[in-house]
Amino acid sequence: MTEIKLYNTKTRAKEVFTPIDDANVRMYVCGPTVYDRAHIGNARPVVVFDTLFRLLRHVYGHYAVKYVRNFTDVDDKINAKAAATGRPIRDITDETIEWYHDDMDALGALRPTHEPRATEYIAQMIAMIEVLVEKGNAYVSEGHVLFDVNSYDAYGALSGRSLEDMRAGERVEIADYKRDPMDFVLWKPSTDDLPGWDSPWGYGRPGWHIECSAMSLDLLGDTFDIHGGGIDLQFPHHENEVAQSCCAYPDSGFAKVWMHNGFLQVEGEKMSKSLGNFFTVKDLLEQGIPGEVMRFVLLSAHYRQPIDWTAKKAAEAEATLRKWRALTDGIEPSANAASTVVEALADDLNTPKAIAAMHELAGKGDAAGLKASAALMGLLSDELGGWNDAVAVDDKVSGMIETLLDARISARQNKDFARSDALRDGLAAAGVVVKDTPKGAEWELGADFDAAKLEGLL
RNA sequence: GGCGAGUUGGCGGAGUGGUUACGCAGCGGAUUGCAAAUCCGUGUACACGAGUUCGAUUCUCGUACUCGCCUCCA
Repeated sequence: MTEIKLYNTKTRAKEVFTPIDDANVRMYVCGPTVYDRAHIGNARPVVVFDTLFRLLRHVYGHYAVKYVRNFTDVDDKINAKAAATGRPIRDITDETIEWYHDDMDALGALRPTHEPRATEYIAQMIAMIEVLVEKGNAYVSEGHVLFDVNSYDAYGALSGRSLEDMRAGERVEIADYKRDPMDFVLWKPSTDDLPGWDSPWGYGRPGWHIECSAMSLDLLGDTFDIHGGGIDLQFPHHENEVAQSCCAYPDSGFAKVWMHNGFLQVEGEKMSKSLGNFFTVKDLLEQGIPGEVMRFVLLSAHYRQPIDWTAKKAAEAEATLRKWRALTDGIEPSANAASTVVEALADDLNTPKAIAAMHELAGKGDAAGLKASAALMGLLSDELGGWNDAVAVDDKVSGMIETLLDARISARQNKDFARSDALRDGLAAAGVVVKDTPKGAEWELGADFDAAKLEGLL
């Protein structure tokens, strides 16, 4: 069996991955807050952990891996959007989830085994908060339930910071109802115009962190193998999840391996709406950048490194995929992915190295091996294809092109090279790609084909 | 202010205590009437300074710069 190594944020080391149960490998990844279209940065963890999901299924078996990714559908940003638009919250979250599915499908991401919505786990959250209150890890204050960070000795271990360090910072918000400025909210009161549920502490709604603890417990148990998300979630979100889960279930250990992907930038700058470099996946699809190209770019850097989204990378990725698709078109994939590709992925998901290995397969002309290996990375599939297909042609157009090519052959035979070059340039200008092969000229239509430009060439 | 990550050839991007990453671009060649496409060949780069070592891009320390988190954020 392939030995997988993963970098564990918790231990700050690359470790051999040993599942708790080979027949039930469990992974939880923090999903989106559903209030708006997913941007290209949101797509990174989706693609990264999708690739890990594929690798785990490859190694442990298709049905031996359980992957949970949540939807946060109770959140102040959603409330704000509802208030601004007058739309019911559920409309907004349902619609956003649909968008998310569409966009992530376009990136070739498999649907997780479970995609729980926070609002469907309120009872489990309340139950966990009650346990924390009973155990003395949480306290009620002015209608809020707060987690007492001083009740958990290991608080800060995941993110490598101590309470003293954090208090030393100047940006800690102090609230009157907190015993310690670092205490965080498990439950907060709601007014009538906000979503809320009855609870032992009155009408209210959950804090942000408790949902992941409650849903992972319900779907994966009190201990599971891998917990993933963006590096920005390491603190405070994941630190707080650990505190909640480990205090509620002290012997569980919660997630064994913590994985965090690096941030994405755009053309060297932080992506932000004010800079005008804010792209949703949908925006890029509409610009004609295929989802497969986005996926390739996202996998072209190691997941823990920062990555810069650039138009140049997208163009290079598209050229590579075009070449590989032409090579593997109609080819039956070999039974197994190449060992070089599997080994690269097994080494802490080294996708750039895996891509290099695929380049070598392509260089050797091993189309079947390339196709099988690409499948492991979610690339070169039929579902993601189509974007590279030549433009469909009608008989009239193809007849015209054939006539022009015949005229070019005649001109060349007569050594009228000015004429033959003019015909060639004219075809190129019209978007017809002509390739001279030993068997004669082949042609196909480029994306910029314009039939009108063929007129008058004869 | 606190904590952490990074700095590799023209660009992107892996990796390693002493040997080729890989891709793109470039250059040379084959092919071509000339091109395009294709094929072959070609690249000693690892921020700076000091240290450890027989030997460091690879380990240690320091400096500079970049970035992230500490507040909603993927």
